[in-house]
Amino acid sequence: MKIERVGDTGAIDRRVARTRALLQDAIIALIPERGYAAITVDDICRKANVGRSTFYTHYTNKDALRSATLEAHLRSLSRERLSKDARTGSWLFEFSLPMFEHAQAFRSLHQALLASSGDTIHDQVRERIQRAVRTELAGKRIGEAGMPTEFAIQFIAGAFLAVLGWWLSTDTKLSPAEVDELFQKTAGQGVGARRAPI
Amino acid sequence: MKIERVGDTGAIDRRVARTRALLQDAIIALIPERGYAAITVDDICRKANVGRSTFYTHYTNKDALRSATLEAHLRSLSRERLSKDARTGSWLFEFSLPMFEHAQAFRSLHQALLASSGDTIHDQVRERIQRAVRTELAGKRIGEAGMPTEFAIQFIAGAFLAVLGWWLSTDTKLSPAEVDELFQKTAGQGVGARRAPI
DNA sequence: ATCATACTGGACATGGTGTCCGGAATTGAC
DNA sequence: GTCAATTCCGGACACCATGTCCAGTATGAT
Repeated sequence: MKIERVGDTGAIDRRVARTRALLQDAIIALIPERGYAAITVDDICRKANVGRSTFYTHYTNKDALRSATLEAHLRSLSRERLSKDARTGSWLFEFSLPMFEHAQAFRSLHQALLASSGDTIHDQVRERIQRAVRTELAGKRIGEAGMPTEFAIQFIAGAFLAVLGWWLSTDTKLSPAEVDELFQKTAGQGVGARRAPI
Repeated sequence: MKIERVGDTGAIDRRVARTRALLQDAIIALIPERGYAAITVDDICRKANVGRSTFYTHYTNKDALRSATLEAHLRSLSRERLSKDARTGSWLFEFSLPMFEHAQAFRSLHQALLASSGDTIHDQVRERIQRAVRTELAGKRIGEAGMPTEFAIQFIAGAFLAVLGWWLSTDTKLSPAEVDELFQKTAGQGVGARRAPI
């Protein structure tokens, strides 16, 4: 039942631990190569040197493997985070730094998981939004000297898409103008821009 | 070649316009029902009352149809946007309000395109990040009275994920600590929180 | 009315999926 | 070291979606 993987718990037959580890490593290695969608169960098994029928005794399908793999890593991340004597609350968000650090340490893993293969709906929309933000930000002065423009673009675009998705998925009573004002204010303050006169 | 759809350009045989419109409408109607991944070309064709072989004379596959559909709508959106006598530059970002408005008008479309089916990698990661942000934001004071907590959560989580993805995909020289500081500052200002003492 | 073009439906090969089985190999317990 | 239990293997199987092709029919353009 337990899947784990990174820290590896005992109590499971070495063979299953070995097999699952191999499969998880294989899918992670494969994702950057051809993109998640293009990978077949057979690919994973060949890469892992595991019989295909064996695969199905551990995971119901490709998605399950991906999910379990991701889950195991995220779990190990929070474990580290807790052990690392909780840093003082000098920062507003404590989750981010450990995440950035973990991402650097497991760079290829995170790339594999976050990389936009460009073939999803989100990727296409995101492309579009980023372009819009980029052109709008092009001329304007971005406050807080030292902030890379690209950083600001990504920040804004990501926030916008998340807000849009949220606003659509909830029966909020906010009108388009209201969400937009909220968004404008928040984004503007963050990016350190003064609202233009007039 | 031209696919268009929303405004519908002339110059193409009515039959192809009709067929493409039917297919595009069908996929949009289908996505909310079972999620994009579960839809088959046959489903689309049956919904659209179009022969399956006809489908392939217009689009190479399901993804192509989705892409074209999305593209057509985004295109019609910018068209509207331009015609609507460009609003004064009183706002920092001009793209957002039209987008929110369009989203409200074509709610089901946008929901179909942005809805997290929960079965993608991003969805799983996003879930996790949102939870982290939510717990951290729970106790803290969020500035600018009137800002819904959930709005702030979505804003922050979306921004963080976008920044993380960007940071990973570029060979930036920023260290984890540096990106994090950038993120902290931007996010904190946006959300109107003072950095805690000590 | 005529011609070009688009739609149809059915057949086809292909390739991935998920299941099942008997036999071989490992493991953990004793 | 032996032995029973568990896991792995690999091959076969039915199933389903994909993408291509074709001959026949319908429909739009002029």
